[in-house]
Amino acid sequence: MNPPRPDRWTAARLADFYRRMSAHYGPTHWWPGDTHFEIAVGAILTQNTAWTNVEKAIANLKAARLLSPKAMLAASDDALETALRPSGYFRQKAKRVRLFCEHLLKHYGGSPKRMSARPLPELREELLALHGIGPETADDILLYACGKPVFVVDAYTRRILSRHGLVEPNIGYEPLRALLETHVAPDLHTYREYHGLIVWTGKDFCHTHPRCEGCPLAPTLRPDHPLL
DNA sequence: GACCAGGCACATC
DNA sequence: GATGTGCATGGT
Repeated sequence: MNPPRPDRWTAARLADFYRRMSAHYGPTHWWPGDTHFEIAVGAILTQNTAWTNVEKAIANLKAARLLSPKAMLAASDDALETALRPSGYFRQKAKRVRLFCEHLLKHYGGSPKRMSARPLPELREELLALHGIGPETADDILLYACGKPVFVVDAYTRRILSRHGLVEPNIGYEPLRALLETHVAPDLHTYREYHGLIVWTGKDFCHTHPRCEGCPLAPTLRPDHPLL
């Protein structure tokens, strides 16, 4: 897919969004997690699920001492599913998390750090080839667990940028990622914070039924914008 | 009680 | 290629 031609208006717009959200929230330190493995597991568990529910599941995993690749593979279906229950889709997610563990153990001795030594494009393809890991989950893992500068796109990203007129609401994942990576200079810290800020802004203000009062990005909408 | 949440795979046309 | 559906819990 051809990257879009860079334009200064889009770059300036995206830089302004970042400044505004950053001024409103300060550092998000997103993504939370004690280990790279925990972050990767969280990325799978948060698929179409509120983060508060993921936190409960991760706490369960820790309490049951299941938060390692070997422990997850050794656990019974019932033990793993019971721990994951609060995060929803728990049968699917138990399978997906296990598949990821198998891959990690087989190819990297269970070490996300060793996995991270692979070059970005190959590693991304490798993750996408795993059943249950789509583009957003792969990019969460790459950015936050592996330290690769990929811009994570999620529902909030698409919603915010389309409501602000930068893209069409139905833009695909890869075109949107290409747009962002073309107009925001690749930097690990910036990409991590930018996504964290989008998540926080999205949770607070950017629902399916929009509520823009108090949103740090509201002032960037034109005064006659339908959301205002 | 309805609606929603940071997806993904699969079936069907 | 586009569109629809199942998966499941917990908060508002």
